[in-house]
Amino acid sequence: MSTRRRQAAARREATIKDVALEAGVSPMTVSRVINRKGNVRQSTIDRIEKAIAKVDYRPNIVARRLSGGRTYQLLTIFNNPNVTWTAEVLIGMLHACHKIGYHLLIEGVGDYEGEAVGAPIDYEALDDLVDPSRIDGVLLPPPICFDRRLLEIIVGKGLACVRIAGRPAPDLPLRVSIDNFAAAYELTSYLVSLGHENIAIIRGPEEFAASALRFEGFAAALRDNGLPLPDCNIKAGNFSVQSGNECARELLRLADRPTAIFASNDEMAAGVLAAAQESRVSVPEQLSVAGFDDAPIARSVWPKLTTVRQPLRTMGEQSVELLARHIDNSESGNGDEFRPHVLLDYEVKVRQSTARPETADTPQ
Amino acid sequence: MSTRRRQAAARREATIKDVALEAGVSPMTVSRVINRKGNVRQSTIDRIEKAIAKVDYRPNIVARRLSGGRTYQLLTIFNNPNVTWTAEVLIGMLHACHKIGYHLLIEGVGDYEGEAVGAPIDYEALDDLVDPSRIDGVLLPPPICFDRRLLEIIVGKGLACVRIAGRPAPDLPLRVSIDNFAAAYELTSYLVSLGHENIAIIRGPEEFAASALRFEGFAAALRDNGLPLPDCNIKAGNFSVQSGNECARELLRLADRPTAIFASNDEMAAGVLAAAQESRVSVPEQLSVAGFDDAPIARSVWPKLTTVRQPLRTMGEQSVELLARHIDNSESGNGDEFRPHVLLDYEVKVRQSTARPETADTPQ
DNA sequence: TGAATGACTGTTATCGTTATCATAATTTTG
DNA sequence: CAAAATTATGATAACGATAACAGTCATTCA
Repeated sequence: MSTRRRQAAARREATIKDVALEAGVSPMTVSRVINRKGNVRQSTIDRIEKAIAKVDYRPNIVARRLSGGRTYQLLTIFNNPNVTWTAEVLIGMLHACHKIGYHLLIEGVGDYEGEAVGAPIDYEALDDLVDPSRIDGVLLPPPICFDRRLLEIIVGKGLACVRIAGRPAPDLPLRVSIDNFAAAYELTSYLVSLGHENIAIIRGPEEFAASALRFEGFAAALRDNGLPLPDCNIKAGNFSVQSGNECARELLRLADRPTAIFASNDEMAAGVLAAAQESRVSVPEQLSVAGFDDAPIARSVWPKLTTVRQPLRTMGEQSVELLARHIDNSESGNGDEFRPHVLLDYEVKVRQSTARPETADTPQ
Repeated sequence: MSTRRRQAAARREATIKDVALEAGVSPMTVSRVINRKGNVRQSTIDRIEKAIAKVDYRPNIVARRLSGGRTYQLLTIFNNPNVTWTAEVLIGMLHACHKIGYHLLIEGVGDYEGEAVGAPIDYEALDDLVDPSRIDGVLLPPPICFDRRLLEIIVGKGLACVRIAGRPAPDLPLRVSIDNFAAAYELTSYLVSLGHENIAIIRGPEEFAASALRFEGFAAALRDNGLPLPDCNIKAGNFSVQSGNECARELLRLADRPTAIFASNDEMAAGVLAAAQESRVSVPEQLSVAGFDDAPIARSVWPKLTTVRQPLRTMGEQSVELLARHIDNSESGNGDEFRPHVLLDYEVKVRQSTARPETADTPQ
């Protein structure tokens, strides 16, 4: 009924048969032209293309899929409460999808209320979503990309999957990332080079591989420079502004107050900034603050944050292109080799939130 | 080939025939049980349900659609550079979709680079996206919901469409919004009640109906309180932090400096805050700042912003539910009446960025 | 008891596309 | 120039579900 109603409201969509009739060929020949498969005489191609334009034909994706083709739909799953971060990646995905003719389905899991990471995951629902009859592949941003159970569901259905993730996984080679360790190492080295000797870190949540990698890079840089890292200088946040704020308050209360704080993402760094302003600690004079990601918020606060630029949109784009490449490959069956891991460049962005410590006795 | 490959990798998905075979009935009877249409003996129902569970059957959405049913897919289109705003709405949509069993396709138009609103729209591409064979309806956040040409494409294809929009449109009754005029009026009245008499406004971009409505509410409140609104107190921003920052700099340079600034969204208010800090104008002592939306950024800055809370997630949820209700209705053909316009409540959130002006001679 | 009613179930055709196989038209080759 | 190879096209049968129609029962009623 609904179909009839819809057709009444609009004109009926042209089908491959209409084109065939118009061009005086069989539907199969039209199909061949559309998909550029098999041999068709040039003159016939021209005639068919003219007919396609005339009747304004577009292939019916549903029928195509039913007949064994692709859906040209990808799925991404959203469970990161840090909306800004994921949204940037998402935009990259949209770009790439648009460019190469794919469509993006998006699903959210978890409730996102509050700032808590790790809302319970409804695997029943996910099992439904990860449906080969609907999608050709899956794009997984953190932290859902670390969920073994979901990964097994995806692999079990034979679907391709790209992870935007800091660490490799044995059976899922498709991955896009930056070198979080090196980036944190470089940023920390920069702080050290300014003369800071008492640097604190606010870690990210454990669910994220990036949290550990950034911490490791930070710790390694201190170690290599012969600087201490007392336990009281290590706080655990959850990537939210609020958590950064709370951790910073504790740090600012320390007897031996750090002269610099490295927050593992920009949201937490913004929280540090707010804590400093509340406590009338001026940034960057009395306290240097560095973040990570170069999220929009890094430039929305004052002073603007020194941070590591992570090319979030590019990461989104690359994940789609990698996935599409993989699908093309396994379809055509040729084992064209390509690197399954895309490692993107980061960049340390020095802005106004970091400076030499006021009490620095030896400015390098 | 790809199908075969996929099937080799995973087990074949069960079809309605497998269920029929298992239960010893025809596929049609299974279909009836699944869709609860027509009469089936209870004992048969039980047998079929057991069979469904046993073979782990899930209806193939594609086949179902091809046979005239729904896709249970909705489309939303993303062209707002204010990512945070749209992302919040999106999360609401995801929630609701998940709840009522729909899936969400998302498409981006425009390039989002820079902060400019109004990137050129690729109607060719949109024409492809708005595909009744793929989706059951469309959800349009601002500002794309004001694009007449797109709206006509959608209507032309007989698709339902909900707009998240400040103003009604003749042929598109389905709409979710808050009363922007009243909200701005109320917020402005609050500023006036604090004793402010020289209040400036930073308007939003023209593409948004909300910009005009908020301005009108602001102006009406001043007028009703007998306060002047000189042209120099009206600046035009584009909803970005940067634009708020630039407008604020100009306002702070005025000979007769405003004691309060109403920014038409929170991003711009954050920009005002940054401008004030750069100029060593203390907020809220020397300058009150108010925003609009209660976006995450309103609580990420210091001092936290006084703003109007707009229930963004609820708006997303309601838009999906409204659309689904409409689709159900037109399918079943019964003219169940329901309100096509969902008007949601706003709330003025007073936080730390507003206070009485220092020079207020008459604190009420 | 025969016909009529209604509940229950099956058969067939269809949605729009593509895979597969078959056939016709053309070219190449020895 | 005939046979073989190649190119170009068509016919048929899926893909998985449902709509429409056609039966088969078991009741109910006159």
